[in-house]
Amino acid sequence: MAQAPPADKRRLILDAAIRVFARQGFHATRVSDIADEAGVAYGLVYHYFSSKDEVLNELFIERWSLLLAAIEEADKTAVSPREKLGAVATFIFESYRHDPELMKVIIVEVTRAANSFGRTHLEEIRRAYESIAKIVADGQASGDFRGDVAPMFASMSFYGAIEQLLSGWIFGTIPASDADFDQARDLLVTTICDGLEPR
Amino acid sequence: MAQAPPADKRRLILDAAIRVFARQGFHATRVSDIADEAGVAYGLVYHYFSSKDEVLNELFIERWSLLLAAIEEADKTAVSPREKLGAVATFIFESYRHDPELMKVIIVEVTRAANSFGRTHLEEIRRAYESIAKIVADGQASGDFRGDVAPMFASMSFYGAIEQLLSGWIFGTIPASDADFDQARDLLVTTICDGLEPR
DNA sequence: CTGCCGATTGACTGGTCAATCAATGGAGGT
DNA sequence: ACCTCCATTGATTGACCAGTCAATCGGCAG
Repeated sequence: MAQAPPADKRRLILDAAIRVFARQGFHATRVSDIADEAGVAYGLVYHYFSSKDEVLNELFIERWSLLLAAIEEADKTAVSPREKLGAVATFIFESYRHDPELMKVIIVEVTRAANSFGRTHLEEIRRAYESIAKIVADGQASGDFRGDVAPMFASMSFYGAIEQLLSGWIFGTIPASDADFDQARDLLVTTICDGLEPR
Repeated sequence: MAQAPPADKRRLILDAAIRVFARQGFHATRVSDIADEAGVAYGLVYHYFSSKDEVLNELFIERWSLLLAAIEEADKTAVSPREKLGAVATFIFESYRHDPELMKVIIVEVTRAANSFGRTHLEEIRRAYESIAKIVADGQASGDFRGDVAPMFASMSFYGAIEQLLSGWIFGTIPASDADFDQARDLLVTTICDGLEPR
């Protein structure tokens, strides 16, 4: 018997968790909140996940691996370093535009929660910085970028700037219209790349 | 009887809290940890502060007002926008060099925990962004900076880049020697300002 | 029809802490 | 000596919640 819609409860729980985590924050949500939001019994969460932490874990890994892949892809596909960084920035901004709640959870609860939760994922997070640093280093080797900037510094500044802008949208510090997204991405890439060019 | 050292217990508790928060993170520290670290009875913490939150609150406000003052000062004192931004970056980096534990707490537990806790302080945090944005806007008016970058975007990128570098040091993602601090500050300011200049 | 097994349920337990509060101490004033 | 005031103490309480588990459900194979 093909259960047409197996009503994938696991997925249901993950999606509910995104909403609840985004709304209340990880610490403030009880496992029962997730279960309620998913319309599922309390215990079922523990059937699919070993702990509340693992739910967040899963969400992070799922998403972060996409980012890592996107950076690799940008590095392989695009030609100039400027285009590569542009592609990376675009991917991140688009991720936010496409699913703001998930991105909010990733950023607020993991990336920036380097104490509590992100501790566990420092390694994966660092891998992203390093991939971006590689793009910068290649740009320096080809003469597109000046050589006196440590690639890792440039990478972290670049990523930090992006994350700060996303945070601004997440918390309503700065307005978030479609035009703003595009403008922000263009300006960010232009400014940083211009700053990285040889004088 | 002049109690030569009034052994300001309130201060003692605050300083102890910095150490414990930095070591374990806000959520993981129990009020008794703070009391133990300060060598003081549990209840005394509640004599001076109405809650565990208020301890963190106090630390943040104390420090953030210094940052706001430093930005104002930089805006008044320095001449070129580049020097102004340089002074701001210097102040933040020096704050970290001078008291890494406090800065770790401020950044990790408040600025970046904009959900749970920082919510309360969004307004103060925003004020810092706006002051920096003003520096950028003035730089545009004087023709030092290009006019097509929204000052608030530039400000948040600038601050985000700084914060990310600090986080790198805090979590050991990037090495932290005195030379690194100075190099990072110079490169950051140079890169960002070059990127903000008219082409 | 029957038995098996994984999915699903939700009441319950155990442990953790934030916050309270009644008691104690000791400095200064009268 | 005595009193008042406030700092200080730390045991206790009350709430909260993650994680457990025994019971039930329901599809399917034999």
